[in-house]
Amino acid sequence: MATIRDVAKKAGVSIATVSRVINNKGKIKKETEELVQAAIKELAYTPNRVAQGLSNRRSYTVAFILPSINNPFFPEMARAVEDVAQANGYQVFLCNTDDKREKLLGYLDNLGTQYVDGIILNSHITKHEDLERLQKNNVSVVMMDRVLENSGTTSIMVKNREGGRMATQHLVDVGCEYIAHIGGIEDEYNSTQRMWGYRDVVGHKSWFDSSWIGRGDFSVRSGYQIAKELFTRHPQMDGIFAGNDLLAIGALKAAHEWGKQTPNELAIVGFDGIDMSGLTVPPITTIQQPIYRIGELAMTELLHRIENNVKTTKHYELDVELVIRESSMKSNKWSVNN
Amino acid sequence: MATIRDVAKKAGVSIATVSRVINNKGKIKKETEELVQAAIKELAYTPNRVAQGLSNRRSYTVAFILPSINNPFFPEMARAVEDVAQANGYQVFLCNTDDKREKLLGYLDNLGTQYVDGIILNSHITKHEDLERLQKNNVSVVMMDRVLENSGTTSIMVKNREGGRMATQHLVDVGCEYIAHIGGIEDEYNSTQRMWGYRDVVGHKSWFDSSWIGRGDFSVRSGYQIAKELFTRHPQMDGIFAGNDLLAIGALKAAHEWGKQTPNELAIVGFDGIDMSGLTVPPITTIQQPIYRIGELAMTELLHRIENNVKTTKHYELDVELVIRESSMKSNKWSVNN
DNA sequence: ATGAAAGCGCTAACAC
DNA sequence: GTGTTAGCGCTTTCAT
Repeated sequence: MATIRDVAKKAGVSIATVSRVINNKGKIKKETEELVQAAIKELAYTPNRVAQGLSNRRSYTVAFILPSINNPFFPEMARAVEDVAQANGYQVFLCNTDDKREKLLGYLDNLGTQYVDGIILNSHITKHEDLERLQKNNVSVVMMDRVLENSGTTSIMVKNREGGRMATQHLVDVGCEYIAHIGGIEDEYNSTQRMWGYRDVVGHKSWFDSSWIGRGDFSVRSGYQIAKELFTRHPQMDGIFAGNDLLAIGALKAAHEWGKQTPNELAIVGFDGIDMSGLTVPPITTIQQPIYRIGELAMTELLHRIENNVKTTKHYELDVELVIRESSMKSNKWSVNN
Repeated sequence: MATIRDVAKKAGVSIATVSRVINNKGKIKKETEELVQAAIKELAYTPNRVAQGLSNRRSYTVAFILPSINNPFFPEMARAVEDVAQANGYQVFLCNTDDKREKLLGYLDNLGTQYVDGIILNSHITKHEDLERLQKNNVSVVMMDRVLENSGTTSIMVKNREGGRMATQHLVDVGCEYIAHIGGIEDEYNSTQRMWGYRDVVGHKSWFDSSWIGRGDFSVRSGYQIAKELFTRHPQMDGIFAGNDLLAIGALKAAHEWGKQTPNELAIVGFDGIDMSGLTVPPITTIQQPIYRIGELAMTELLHRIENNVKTTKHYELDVELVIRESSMKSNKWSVNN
């Protein structure tokens, strides 16, 4: 591999000059520039990123830390993050934590000493101390799972509670009487907010008590299992608001096996709006998050923070939207088009 | 951030000594070692990866290049790759190419100058010249999409053609007469092999001609669309072998809309065995690839090549397995257990 | 406008 | 056993 020295020698200039033309810095005579460019081309020279990193203390690399790679929601978002990153000359490390603190710390440790320029953090197990550590290492952070005050980070969220309300209200509107909720992990903010949205709508009903709420781990399997438990516990149940689409898909499957017809006997609404939600049989009504937009915004904000050394924090709360599909179209025949 | 110099000063030793204890190299007196360890702990010192990389010409980082992050098949495999990597102190760059050569080249360029130690390459658009370039940069490669002779790389594949045969034969066995095929991208090896497996079984039938074969891009949407075309073209069709599970899911949806009952009027078989294949309504019969095993093997092989500087090449061809589910259980009532 | 040289944080001879 | 020192490939003062 050619080095900057080889280029300098071939062009008959100093390495400083080569560095200047590479980085477009300082003034250089047009002729020398051409000389250098020719040498670069001839040697197929590419600057060594590692050496640049060591010198610059930055790497043009950011990390996207996500809790699960098996929920399509994150890959869909990652695509947006990557698009923006790539358009700006950055690379993205995808780091999957599986919601395990040890994995998270492993990444954070490495990232900190790798001159990663920034991190998009989607991990509810992050602690204040972790953020402080990152700050010391001068890595910018954008959070996606919640707002951490005084963390010096920007955050991007959606209106989870409102979404939960919309979903549940929709079930009421289509005629459901007994509506259960399948939620995500206990101590996770988004998940909890969605549950509160649900409670906002049905919490005061006479039939309601906490046994109408099940909690899983945002997976299809989990949705399937909890739905089955709910069937047993509440045979009169005729609607389910699931905390995400995977849970909803699981519930759909459980209903099918249980012999409950969706939507007429059991209407189902999910949350997220992953591609798959519109592709199941029947397609699932869901609260659509602006998935691409979130990723795009996060990366844009991160770049902004990195390149302008911004320290002030912003907190976005994006809108969600009810997308009505077959899984909640009770006693009607609709044509599906999706 | 503390550097090796700070540690040396605090411990009252030279930086060489510190380096030795960090890397467990050479002999050191027990007491000095303890001194150094204490200093390290006190300063919360972590070696700077970039500097190590520059010095060692390696980074303990590997890249997993994949053609699509939206097909769960790859995330499922990535999980295995990560597991093995992490267990061995390596990090994994996930690089999504979307099957676009420009993206691939972008990654390859950077990776080459970043002292990435190895690459797991799943990208049928790779050319010989790309591999040669990597070899020059001394990065080990394991390929997953095909065998490239004289590339100096190891490859891991599954028995695609046999799988295609198994799937199609199964459809014949359950009583299908007119079986169509929805394949993946035209010039992709795996995809083409699966198609040949299909042709091995039905190619000689009197009704068969190439109009029974549709080709898409391995997505649900594509499966949906092609299935619809096939319905129009061949109303008598009673079985579909889809080149992957996403295509099968799309076909399932199309069948539902078209009013064809699965499996009795139209049996469907997929390929891959992603989680989702068992979670649809009805669950989909598929040719199960050893997904985790593939990722695990690829990473293990890669590490082997990296750490022992192996140049010899191996070519694995792993077995696949027919997993029978509801989507092909014609005129029977089965209990579903997934 | 260009070059010499120091330094980024670490490893690995080579000396003692 | 431990320290000194020369790189790894680049950027960036500071001279000229």
